[in-house]
Amino acid sequence: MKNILSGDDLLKMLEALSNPYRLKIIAILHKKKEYVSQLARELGISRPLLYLHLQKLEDAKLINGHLEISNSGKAMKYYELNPFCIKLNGDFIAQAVSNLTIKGRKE
Amino acid sequence: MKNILSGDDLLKMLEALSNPYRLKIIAILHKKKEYVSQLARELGISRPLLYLHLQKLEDAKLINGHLEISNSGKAMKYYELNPFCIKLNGDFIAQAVSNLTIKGRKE
DNA sequence: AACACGTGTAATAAAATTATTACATATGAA
DNA sequence: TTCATATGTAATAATTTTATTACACGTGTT
Repeated sequence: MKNILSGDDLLKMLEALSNPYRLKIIAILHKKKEYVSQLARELGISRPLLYLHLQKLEDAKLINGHLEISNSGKAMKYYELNPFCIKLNGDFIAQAVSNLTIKGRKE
Repeated sequence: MKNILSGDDLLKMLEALSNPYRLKIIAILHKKKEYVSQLARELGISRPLLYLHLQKLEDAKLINGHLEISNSGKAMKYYELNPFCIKLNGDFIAQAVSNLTIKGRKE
C-alpha cells in the first residue's frame, strides 16, 4: 500500500499544525466556516497575524478560503476546513521519509 | 470517548515532528535502536545538533535513550522509538484544543 | 461627511529555532 | 603515548517564525 503523501507534504502539514493558534483555527473551522475578522476576534489576535497563520494552513492544504458577498454587500473572506485524516505512526513516517527533502538538498 | 492527549501534549508532539531531521530520526529508529554517533553519521549532521533534535523528540516522549556499555567497554547512548499512533483529523484536534494553552496564558 | 466594519499588505521588530564552534571527559587499541 | 572512537555541553551565530504597526481601499449606515 502506497502513501499518497510525500515526505515534504507531510512535513509541511506537520509544520502547519505545530502552533497553538493554528490548532485553534482548525478546531473552529471544524465546527463551521468563518470569516477572517470574526476569526481574529474569536482568537483574540490581529488580522495581519491571523493572515499569516491562515496562509500556512492554506499552503498545507488544510483549509481554503473564498470570498462571499454578504447580504449587506460587503466582501467577506470565509475559510473552511479541508477534511483530512492521517494515521500518524512510525510506519507512516518511515514511509513518507523515503522521499523527504532536506533544505533544498537533492538527498 | 475521551482523548488521552492534552492539547499541549499534542502540540509538543507536532512541534517535535515538524522538522526533516527529526522525521528521519523517527524513520531510522523505527527500524532499529541506534546510538548517537552512528545516528549523526547516518544523518550527516554534527552531534551537538543531533542532541538538540533528540532532546525535542525525547521531551515529546516519542523516543527515549539509555546508556549501554559495549563489549569493548565503551559507553554508548542508544535511542529507541517509543511506539505511537495518532489519528490526526479535525475531530481529534478540536477535542485536544479544548485544553490547549497559549504561551503561558491561562486561557 | 464621519463612522463602523470588512479585505488586504508592506515594513519592521521580537522571539524562537536551528546550526556551528570549541571545548571537556573517558575507553580501547596500536 | 598517541590515535580513534565514544559521550556530553557551553557559547555563539544564523535563520526562521511569530508578532506588531501603519497603511490603503471599499461598502453601508447615521
